[in-house]
Amino acid sequence: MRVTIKDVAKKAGLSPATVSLALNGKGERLSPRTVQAALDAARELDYRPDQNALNLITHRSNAIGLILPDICNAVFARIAHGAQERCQEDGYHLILCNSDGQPQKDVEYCRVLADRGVDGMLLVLSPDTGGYAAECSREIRKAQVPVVLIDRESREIAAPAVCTDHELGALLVVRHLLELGHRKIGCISGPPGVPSAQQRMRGYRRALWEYGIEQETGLMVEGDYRTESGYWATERLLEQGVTAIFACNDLMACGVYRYAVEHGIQIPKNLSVAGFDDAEFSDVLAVPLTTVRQPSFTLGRAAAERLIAQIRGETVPQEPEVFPPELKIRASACPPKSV
Amino acid sequence: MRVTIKDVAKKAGLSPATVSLALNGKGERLSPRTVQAALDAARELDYRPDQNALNLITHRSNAIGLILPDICNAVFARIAHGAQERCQEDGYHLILCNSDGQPQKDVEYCRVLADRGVDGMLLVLSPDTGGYAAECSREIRKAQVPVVLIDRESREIAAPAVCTDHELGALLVVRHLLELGHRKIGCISGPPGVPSAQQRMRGYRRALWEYGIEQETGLMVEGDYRTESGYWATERLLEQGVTAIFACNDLMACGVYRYAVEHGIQIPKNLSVAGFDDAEFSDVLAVPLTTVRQPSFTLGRAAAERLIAQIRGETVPQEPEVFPPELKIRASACPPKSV
DNA sequence: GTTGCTTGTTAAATCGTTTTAATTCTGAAT
DNA sequence: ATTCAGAATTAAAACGATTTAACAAGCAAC
Repeated sequence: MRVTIKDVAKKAGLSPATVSLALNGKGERLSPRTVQAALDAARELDYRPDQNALNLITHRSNAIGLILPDICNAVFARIAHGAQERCQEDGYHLILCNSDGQPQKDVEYCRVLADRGVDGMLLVLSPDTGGYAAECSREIRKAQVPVVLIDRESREIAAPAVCTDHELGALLVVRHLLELGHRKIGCISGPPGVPSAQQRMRGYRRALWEYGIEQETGLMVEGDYRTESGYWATERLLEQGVTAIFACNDLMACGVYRYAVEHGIQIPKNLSVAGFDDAEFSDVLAVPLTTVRQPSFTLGRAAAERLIAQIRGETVPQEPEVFPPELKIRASACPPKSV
Repeated sequence: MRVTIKDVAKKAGLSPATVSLALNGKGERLSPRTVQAALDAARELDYRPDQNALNLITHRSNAIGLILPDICNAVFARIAHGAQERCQEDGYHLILCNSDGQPQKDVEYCRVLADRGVDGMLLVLSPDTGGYAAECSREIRKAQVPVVLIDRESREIAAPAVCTDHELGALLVVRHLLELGHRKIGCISGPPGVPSAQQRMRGYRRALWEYGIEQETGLMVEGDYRTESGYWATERLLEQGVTAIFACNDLMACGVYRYAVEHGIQIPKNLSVAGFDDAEFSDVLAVPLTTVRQPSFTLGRAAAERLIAQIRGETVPQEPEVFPPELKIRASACPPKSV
């Protein structure tokens, strides 16, 4: 059987109340002898308070929920890792929920976590929230549970957010290509509906604008964040005579690589390539990929940080906290041949 | 304020006890009118029972703990995903703990989770458990919490396990190379202390033995599961005149790729390569990697399955459940030139 | 008009803590 | 010998549910 505070009390010849006081450091009015007796008995029986009973009184669970679209995706895994580390520092536990990118599951998990009485929620919304964001918001408001949004703002959900500056990331990497001397730089975009993809495109365009280069629509090919789309986009971009390609994620950059290998095009000698994400594999490729590293781990930590502050009752700024990504210069981009 | 069962009772003009009975379908002795009134009131107030109070009575938390070395590693992420999916089906929540590969954290988390009153634990032990496995065992035994070990057995910890058949995986992939006609096959091993690495080596040797090929120690080079070691091992293996290389994980296979690119060796024309793990990047490489896919997702699901059975009080077989990995034939291996 | 049997409802105990207010005890002052 | 003030300890209420055993109320039977 479980050791309860009564067992400790009996062993120490005290009442449960006294033991509780002694064990929680509120024994300033107890005699030192008594405190010691309680401590000894507790240690001897290896007493640990029942968390459920404790939660019932304090109305806290010491648990934080994390909802994300796909734990197997490295970006989200890093966020989870960062959040977990920060939570642990304050004794919170992370309850992990995989929404599989289905927004209705976001809602479901919001409810389930609220029921469970989590002290707060970390929310990485599914790519197309559709009308479901409003429903999430309802659940959250009803449960009055603090929330921090990660990597995406939302008009519907009134909560602080921590975000990656995707535009800046794209800006940095395209600038890098420009500095190397490239002038005809192709871009493979992400799926049109996804906010992060749009921001990255904006960064690409802004970089060109900074250098006074006219934007040709032929140099912007739509992709879908998957390798295959990178492969075919490459064909079209090479027809336009590009000397460098910026793929809006690393997976599509792999498609570029594959096209290059199959067609005897050497990277970076004949074609410079840059990606976005710094996926697990990016610096492990035969030609390590120049890319942009999302500050995912930091994002996770920062989100947890803000959440914990909220739980403590501190007021946190409502404007999103934006983190800069980091340019990772590796071997896949060099000056164009003509330079 | 939170809506309690008292509020519902008051609204329905009933006692809390009656409402409880009605809401939990134990109202066979209640009049239909009463049950309906309770249901209506609960719905109107959107009443949800407090989980903490409920846990206190039932002595269950509906939570399952998952301890793993690194959530950012795809193999573990897939395990987590599988476990999470299975747990969700039975209404359990997964509490995620990252041990960072430090065995003392395994112990710490065992204790913390036990304190928290999880209904069961899923345990992917750190690579070198050292003496800490015994300590984990103590915590587990004291808390009397059901446990399932994942991907590793342990003499110290008496618990059912689910494992990957690493030996079979290596056997399959090396057989594949042999069937293609290779006879001089190099092998880059994992770190000597790690059980999975040893098993993979055993599979390699067994495949050669099946084909009556003598094992040359020069063809077995020690690696450490990292890309760099794959790179240097390749140099030594090529000196031995191998036509194919089996790297004990995909990361080291990437090292082989890099060496090949830098030295103008074409894969698979001049050198066949096979890996192990089916990492996220493996089929995205310019030359998609022939490798072995660990049944990680299945492992996670199966582990959760067994754990839930244990929690239900069913007796589960104590011998480990072993899952076969799957050979993924892709483009990095073909018949040797001489054939 | 008791007794006994259903049927429907609820008071009260329980789970393991914390916390507040009450209680007991000690010794000093009147 | 009372009274009183502080010091040390504890009884009891509370948290929000479930569950068991007890309680009314209605009705039939003797």
